[in-house]
Amino acid sequence: MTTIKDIAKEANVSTGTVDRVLHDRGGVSQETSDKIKGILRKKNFKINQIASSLAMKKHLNLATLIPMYDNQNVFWKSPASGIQKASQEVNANGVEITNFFFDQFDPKNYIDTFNKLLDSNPDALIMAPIFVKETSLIIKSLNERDIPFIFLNINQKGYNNLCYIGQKSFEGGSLAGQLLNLCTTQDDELLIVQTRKNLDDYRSFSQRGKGFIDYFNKNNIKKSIHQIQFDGLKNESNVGKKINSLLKSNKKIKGIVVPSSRTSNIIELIHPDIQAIIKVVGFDTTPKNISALKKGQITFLISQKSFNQGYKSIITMVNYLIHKVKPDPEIPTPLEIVTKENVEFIEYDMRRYDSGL
Amino acid sequence: MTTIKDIAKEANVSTGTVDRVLHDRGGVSQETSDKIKGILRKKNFKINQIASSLAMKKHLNLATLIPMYDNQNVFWKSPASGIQKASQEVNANGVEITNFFFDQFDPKNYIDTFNKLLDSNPDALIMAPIFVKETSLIIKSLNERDIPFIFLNINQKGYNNLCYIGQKSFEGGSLAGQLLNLCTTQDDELLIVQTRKNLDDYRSFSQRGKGFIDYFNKNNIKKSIHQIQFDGLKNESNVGKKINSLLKSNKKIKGIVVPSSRTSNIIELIHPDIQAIIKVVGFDTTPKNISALKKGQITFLISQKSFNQGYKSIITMVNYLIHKVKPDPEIPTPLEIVTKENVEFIEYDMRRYDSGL
DNA sequence: TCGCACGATGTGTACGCACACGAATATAAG
DNA sequence: CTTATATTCGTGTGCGTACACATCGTGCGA
Repeated sequence: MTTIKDIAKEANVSTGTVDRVLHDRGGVSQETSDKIKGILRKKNFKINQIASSLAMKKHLNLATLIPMYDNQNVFWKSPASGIQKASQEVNANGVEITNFFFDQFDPKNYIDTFNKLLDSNPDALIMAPIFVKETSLIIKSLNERDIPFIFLNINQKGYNNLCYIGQKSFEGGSLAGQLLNLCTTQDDELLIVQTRKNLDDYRSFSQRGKGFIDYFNKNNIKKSIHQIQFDGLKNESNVGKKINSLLKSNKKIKGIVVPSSRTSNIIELIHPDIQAIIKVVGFDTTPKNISALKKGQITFLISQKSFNQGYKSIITMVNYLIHKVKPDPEIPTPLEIVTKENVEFIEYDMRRYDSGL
Repeated sequence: MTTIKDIAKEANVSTGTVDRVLHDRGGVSQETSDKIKGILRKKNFKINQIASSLAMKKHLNLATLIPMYDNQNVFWKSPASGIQKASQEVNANGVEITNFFFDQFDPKNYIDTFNKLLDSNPDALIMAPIFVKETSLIIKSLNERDIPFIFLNINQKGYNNLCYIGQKSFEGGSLAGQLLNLCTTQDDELLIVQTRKNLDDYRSFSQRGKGFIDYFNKNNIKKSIHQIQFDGLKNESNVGKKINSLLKSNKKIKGIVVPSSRTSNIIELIHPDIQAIIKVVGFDTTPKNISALKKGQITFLISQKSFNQGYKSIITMVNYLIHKVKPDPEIPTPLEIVTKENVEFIEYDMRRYDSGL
């Protein structure tokens, strides 16, 4: 392995000079610089990241701003775990991460939490920009302070975020379309169940619905696609009544897609007789969804690997801050298809990422 | 962040003594040891992996023994790339990796290559134990020299391999069963196409076939499942004739599974009219398979993420040798379902690696 | 012509943290 | 008091980073 010392010796300069060239820190004559660069190439020199990390010992202070999770809304637990894992790994690099959780149904709390976060003087921020107007204020604040930020799981256009890490919701919807189309027959009809009303257009719920319909359009497949929308699932018995009556009056509906992570909540309300003959595609591998999948109530789950999203967001930011690696502006996470038969093997990936050697 | 120095100061000992305690290297009195351990716990001390790696700078020499790949047999390119990637990452740890490729159809070459490998005095080995008898000889050799080894992609029981990293072939077959069952109707019949004869029972081809059939048994689904077997695909026109005549005389066959990575080779031989009405499940995301998937010739591909297998094998071994982390005896890689609609988003990491380097 | 200032360029080295080995010290045994 | 044994100390090592300092050459004023 070639070290900086080797390079320095061959170029008849000191290691300090080589270091300047490596990091473009200036103060080196063109001639010397060229000579060193040549030797670097010739010897195929690569910075030893281990030694580099040790030497830098940057004290970085990252903050995250994502929704809090509870038993009712468990989705965000998964990215939070990914963040947690990454956090442990980069800890040795002198990177500290503080999580700030907000109420995903309360814009004011979003702002308040952000202000608390600002007080901690973070060097960078990983955030889920849930509310449109409030996000605009937040970004303004960030830009004034020159704090770089990454959008996680939810994207909003028009900002100077370092990158977006998350799913392609529209494409996820198309995938759901393909799957339901494959496991139903030509004459069968389909149903989209939205669990929220007043969907902001940019939200995944909305995009998935559009992508779903688009699948049939782009492939010239004639399909009757019904839609039903609820304003949350607080009133379960009411929701159940409506769905069941719809399904009873439309016997040709043989496939349902729920473009949110609340898939199992919906399915459980459906009459068992109908459950038995209907194919269901849902999103996200929450524990309840997985349990429904295993019971056969859900046919396919499409996972966005939100654990990985959280994990990657940290790694990407650290790479940017420490190693100046500019990420792609969009880092899509895979659309992972999960069924009863492969569900046992998917979780494994959570343990995967490199052990921080 | 607490360092060894902090601990040492508080315990009134030198850092060397703390280090001994940390690594159970002995030579420390019970009393001192207890005191230090107490402080370690109290301060929640964690070894700084960065500094640790730098200090150790073990010079490890890993070897790999896997089949060579070419245009005809491209499968092993993927694990090799994973190994390559991991190789670069651990390079900074002073770990050197040498690859030894053998002819997967020639047992003698397997042994010869292994002997060459032995001459390089490796500290550990990652291998694909393709041939039964020859593997037994190889393992004997390894054990005499106390060289730890990992089985990659192919498992053989009864050896003291550190672990097995690879797919669950049987379960992969079951998954194929589920998918074909979902996208065909009750009366449709199915076909298994084996591309090799004389299958060793432990090989993935064979296990997948069994798992496929088992899916229908365990779920009490009555299905006519046909099987056809070829001795390699050298004589393509002959293979094509046989398949087409089989499909023409059995019009009820609406689904085909090819339990090997040669899926696209088979499908291309099938008459276009039949292709159009038949669902196909295949294995492995080779470039040709992916291209067939995009053209609609293949409905589902089941990937074993062989890139990750290769990658993991190295990381696992290095963790074992340097950090003494004993891996699980079986590390299954996910059964990833790939369709036309999500193929763009799979293995983001790998594509990046392939193109970026 | 001398002296000095200053920018440009380059040197030398302390530092980050854990590791491990030779040397020193303490303690016990003979 | 010597030898042996058990503990513990002190420090060089791994490699890159970055800052304080040294060196050189040029230009300018007197």
